[in-house]
Amino acid sequence: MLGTEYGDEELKQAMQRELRERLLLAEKEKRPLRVYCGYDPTSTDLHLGHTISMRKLRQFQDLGHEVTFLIGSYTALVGDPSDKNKARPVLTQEQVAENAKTYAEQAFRVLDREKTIVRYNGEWLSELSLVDLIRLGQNFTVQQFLARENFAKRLESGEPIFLHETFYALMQGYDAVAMRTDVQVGGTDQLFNIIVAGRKLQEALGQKPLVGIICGILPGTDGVKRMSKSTGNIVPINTGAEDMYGKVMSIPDFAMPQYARLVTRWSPHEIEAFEAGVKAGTVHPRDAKMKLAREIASIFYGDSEALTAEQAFVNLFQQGNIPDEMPEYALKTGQSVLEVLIASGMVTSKNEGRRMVDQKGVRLEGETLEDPMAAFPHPGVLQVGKRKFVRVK
RNA sequence: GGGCGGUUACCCAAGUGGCCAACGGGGGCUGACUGUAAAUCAGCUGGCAGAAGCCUACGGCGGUUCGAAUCCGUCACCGCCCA
Repeated sequence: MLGTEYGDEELKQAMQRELRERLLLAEKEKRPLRVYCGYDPTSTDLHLGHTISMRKLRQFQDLGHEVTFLIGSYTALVGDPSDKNKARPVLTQEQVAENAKTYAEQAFRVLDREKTIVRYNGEWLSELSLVDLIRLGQNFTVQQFLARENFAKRLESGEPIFLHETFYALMQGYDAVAMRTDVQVGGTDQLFNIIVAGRKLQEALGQKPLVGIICGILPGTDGVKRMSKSTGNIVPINTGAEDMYGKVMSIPDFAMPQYARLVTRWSPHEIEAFEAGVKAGTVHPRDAKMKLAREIASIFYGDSEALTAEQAFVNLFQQGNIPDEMPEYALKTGQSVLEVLIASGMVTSKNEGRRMVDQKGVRLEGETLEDPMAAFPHPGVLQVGKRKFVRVK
């Protein structure tokens, strides 16, 4: 129950109680609990936000329970309206299949490959007939949906709410039924889908309603908005240790506690000590964040790569040195500064290049270049802005 | 099916005939500073040329006009109300 967030103490108590009961029941029946969390392949990348529930799954896995990593191949076609104030764009089956390709592979950075069951919900959702869908729908009222905050908001602001969006909860609820789920893990945005839809459908179809484990939501690199690809504030899992380290370093100071609580492997008192140190000022916020970044990079890439990433970061940003590796560009005779900027891909248009030069953002071997039209002085390391480098030969 | 309102740059949003490449905010970028790619402050933020200027762009198409994001027609999409 550590790190969960129900937003309602009574619900939390109830879930805690039910989980205990369910564990006893399973023990009596000599079987592991069936635990799952679903991930919709709406984009190609899994990110830190996804790993919160994955770590919960991992815990169940380590305790010997049966964990299913469910890929929402069918639910992704609808798009979960839960965290949106507007409708999602509709994906084609091809897009979904493409995105789903590497999902499980990425997930194994957290989950135990040997013990994880990977399934696609198209397996059973594609089998449902219209009659089946109607029957499922009979368990819910329009009022229940309209009461949901995100729909209520849209209703009020005059944003469209498409009928198919209401199917999402039914589909997810049916997942729980199809897998005879004991425990479902998900973020607070899944409260409705899990607690209302999942439990209700299971009960209606004669199953014991599942226990919901509701995790907190991780803010993105901006520190405020929920981490999501469409907001553009994600830290992808498959990004490399260096980039992951750097991305974590770019979160605002105030978001550090949430990252510590939700994504690190630290124990409760380690987390407490971490937060206290920052708060009391005994730990420099920068050093705290570096510790955080190292820990997070290490979860996915191991200690040694995390350390290398840290060194690269210190070297590049704290000491202002140039990175060891960078793309190269072969200078052609007679090229102007501007032409080199374009040809080497440092800028996307001549106006942008001129702007960069105007703003003193273009440096060759540390020397600021002033005239975009001048002939390119000599080969060397060309830096554009803070973090774009190219070796001009 | 009918009535009314709406569609503006990456997002939100102002603009109701010339002063509009289009106020403002967010985001992004650059610089200064710093503790970092945080915070803060300043600037920039369609393209070509960089002197003027030209081109593309205010949902699509077609008109009116010397001149349209702004007016008219039509089509598409969205919302609200009525059926």
